Amino acid sequence: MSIPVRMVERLSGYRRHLRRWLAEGRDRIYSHQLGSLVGATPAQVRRDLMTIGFTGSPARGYDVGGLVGKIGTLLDAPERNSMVLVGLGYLGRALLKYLTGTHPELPIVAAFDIAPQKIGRIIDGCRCYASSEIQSVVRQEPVLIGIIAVPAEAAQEVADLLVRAGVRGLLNFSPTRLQVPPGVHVEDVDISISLEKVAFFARSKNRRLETQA
Amino acid sequence: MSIPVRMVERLSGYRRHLRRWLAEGRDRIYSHQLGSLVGATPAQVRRDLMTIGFTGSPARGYDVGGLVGKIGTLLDAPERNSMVLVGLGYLGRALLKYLTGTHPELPIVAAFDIAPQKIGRIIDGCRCYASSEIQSVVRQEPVLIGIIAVPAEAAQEVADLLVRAGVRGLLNFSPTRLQVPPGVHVEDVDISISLEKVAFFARSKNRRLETQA
DNA sequence: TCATGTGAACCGGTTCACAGCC
DNA sequence: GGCTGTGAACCGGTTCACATGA
Repeated sequence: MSIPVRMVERLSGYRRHLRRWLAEGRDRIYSHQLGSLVGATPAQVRRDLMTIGFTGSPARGYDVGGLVGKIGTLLDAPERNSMVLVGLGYLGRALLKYLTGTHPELPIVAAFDIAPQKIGRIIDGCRCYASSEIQSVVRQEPVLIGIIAVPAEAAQEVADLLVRAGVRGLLNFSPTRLQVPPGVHVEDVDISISLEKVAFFARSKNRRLETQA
Repeated sequence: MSIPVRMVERLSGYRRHLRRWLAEGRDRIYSHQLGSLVGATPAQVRRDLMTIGFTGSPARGYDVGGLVGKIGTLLDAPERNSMVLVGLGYLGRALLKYLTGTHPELPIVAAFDIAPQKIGRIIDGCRCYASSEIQSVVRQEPVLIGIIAVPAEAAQEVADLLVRAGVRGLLNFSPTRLQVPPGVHVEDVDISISLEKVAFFARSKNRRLETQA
């Protein structure tokens, strides 16, 4: 079964909120409740759960634990996967701290930078190597994903190194369209675009409200 | 005219690449060239340009300078707008450095944090205030956007403060669905979801290639 | 010949609406 | 009554395909 992109996003969102729901001690949820948690319509939620083959009961809703598990079988790797991070500027360090705290199942096993004062040190629990060592370090264990948190000028070069080292996915924080061979997935997190989006919609909503008045 | 969300993203992307194109001294571009720069089909590009009412010539393509200008009239504010940033951890400081360098037309005019050792200092050229001062500082000038780079637990509270202070858009880096009144636009940058997306598609592409072989 | 401009067809995701069931 | 499961209608964005023009 093939899952559309937007649905992967929603499933990921569902799971995060379901875990909180569980943590609050509630083990059942209705589609409209889950919908309002993540900002989706009840119909959308039901459709998604139907698509992944998870069924609930009209009387009691969906079993939260079971659903978290089901989403896990779809989104998580059967085997343990790991990541490497390239670029230990402020962004890189923010990612390192955030991801080691919240995503233990996708550990960052090595970091890379070009600044001599960082190389060889252990930063936030993660060993930092020279970027030139990407090949040799990554090949020692199966690394699924490379995170690119370097300036735009260096991004393509880093991507090439990572791909050559065998990485299968790139999470790219630089504002560059990376050139990669088929079989490697690139996910862009483009802050400039997000920024221009908020600015645009903040203003246009504004205008709409004013003209209503 | 109402512009769909995805198209705002593309327009933003077009403009970035067009500026580089200009910087390389080229002042004309064909739809297939622009398309390959941003990862869109020529038909998509032509459709977008048609939608915004920009026309080219079959012989010479589109005028790059004029197109950059046209996109600007759609995306940019007629008046100068500004932003504030809440949270000066690693992420906040990464944003501060990146955005002051690349987005001079949307300056960050103030930063906020709760750490006493940061309050009152000037960090990366930006004055840092106590979060409790959001109201008073933001009301001094028209601030369009608030950037939320605080831990999840604090995000809603910060959002409330920003909204009460009159901000019209929020760029939210915390993994929380913010509750805001209508008229305020929220743009989420959800790193966890991006991460699960790469992981998922990196693996499934992998599998597809293997089964092809 | 090659690129633009565009009506029309297409497509896939979303929403509707209702039958079935607790 | 209220919720789930789901076929069918809907909708809006994307792509096609071709007329037009340099």
